[in-house]
Amino acid sequence: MNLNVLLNKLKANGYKTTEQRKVILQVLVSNDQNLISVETILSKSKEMNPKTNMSTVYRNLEILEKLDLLYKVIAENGMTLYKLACSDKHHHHLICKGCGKTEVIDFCPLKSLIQLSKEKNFNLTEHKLELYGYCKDCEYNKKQP
Amino acid sequence: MNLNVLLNKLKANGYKTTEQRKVILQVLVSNDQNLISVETILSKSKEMNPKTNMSTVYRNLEILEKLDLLYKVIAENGMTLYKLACSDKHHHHLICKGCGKTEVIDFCPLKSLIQLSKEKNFNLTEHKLELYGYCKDCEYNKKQP
DNA sequence: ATGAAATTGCAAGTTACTTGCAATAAGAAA
DNA sequence: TTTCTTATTGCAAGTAACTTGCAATTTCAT
Repeated sequence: MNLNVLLNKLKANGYKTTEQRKVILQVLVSNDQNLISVETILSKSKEMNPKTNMSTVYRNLEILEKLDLLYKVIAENGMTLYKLACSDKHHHHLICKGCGKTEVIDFCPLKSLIQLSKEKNFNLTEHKLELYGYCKDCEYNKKQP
Repeated sequence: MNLNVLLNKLKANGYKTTEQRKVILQVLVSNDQNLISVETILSKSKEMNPKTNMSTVYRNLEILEKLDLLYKVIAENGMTLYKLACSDKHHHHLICKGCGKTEVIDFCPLKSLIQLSKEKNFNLTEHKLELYGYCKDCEYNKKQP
C-alpha cells in the first residue's frame, strides 16, 4: 500500500490531504512490515515534520481504523500497536516478540501454521486464539429485545 | 477451582489469608465461567466487604497472574478482563461478546473449532489468532549478545 | 503473647489516550 | 484567484485505568 493510494482512499471519504497526514501515513507505509507504537509513529513523524502533534497522530489513526486501513494489536502491557492493513483477504500474522516484525500467513488451520512457522525459521513460543461471537442466550436476547 | 485450593496455593507461596483476599477470590470463583472487569470485581467484593479497596484488588490480581492462576484478556477498548485459569492443559475459549461468558475448548485445529462452536450454538462472528515468537534475526541476536 | 513480614487504605502520581476550542489550512465554488 | 465552507490542527486541560509510597494494620510462625 503506497502513500497516494492511501491519500486517495481518504479523499474519497471526505478527508483532506495535509502535511501532517502525509507524514504520518509515510511513517506507516515505510514500516508496513512492523507493528509500531503511537510513540514511535509520533517521534518518526516529528523527524519529518517537527510540528506534528500527538493529538493529530491519534486522530489520524482513528480515521484509518474506521476505514479498515489499519491493523491493531493490543499488547499484554496494554499498549496499542499498529500497522497498515495489508489486504482484505482473511489472513493471520506471525508477530516477533523481539522487534514487532510481522509476517503474513495466508491460511488458517493451526497445524499447517505451525509447520509454516518452522519453514520460516520463526521460533514460535506462544499463540493466542480467541473466538468471539454470541452465545445461545445472548443471540436469543438480540432477536427478542 | 474452589476458594480453599486457591488460598492454599497462595499460602504455599508465602501469601497470607486476609479477609479482603478471601472476598476477591470468592468473587472470581463464583464467576469462573465469565470474563469480568476489575470494576466488577471491585464492586462485587465491596458488596461482601465494603472496605475492599481498589489497590487491593489490583495487587491481588497481580499475584494471581504471577502464579498463573489467572486468565487475562485485553479487550479492544483496552480494558482488561479476568477469569480464573481453569487447567494447565492447553486449550482455547469461546468468548461471548455480549456477556463475557466463556466456554472451554479442548483442542486446537481451527476447522474443528468452527464445527464445535456450531454444535454449541455459539454464533461465531470473529476470531483472532496471533502467533508470537522470535524471527530468525532476533533469535540469532539472542544467541550472540 | 510477641514480633517480623505481609497486607492494606489512602492519596498522590503516572501513562496513554481524549476532548473542547480557537486558529489555521484545504479545496470546492464563485 | 478570491471567497467561503468545512476539515484539520495545536494546545492545554481532562479522563480512565491503573500504580506507587508510606504509615497503619493484620496475619501467623514462634
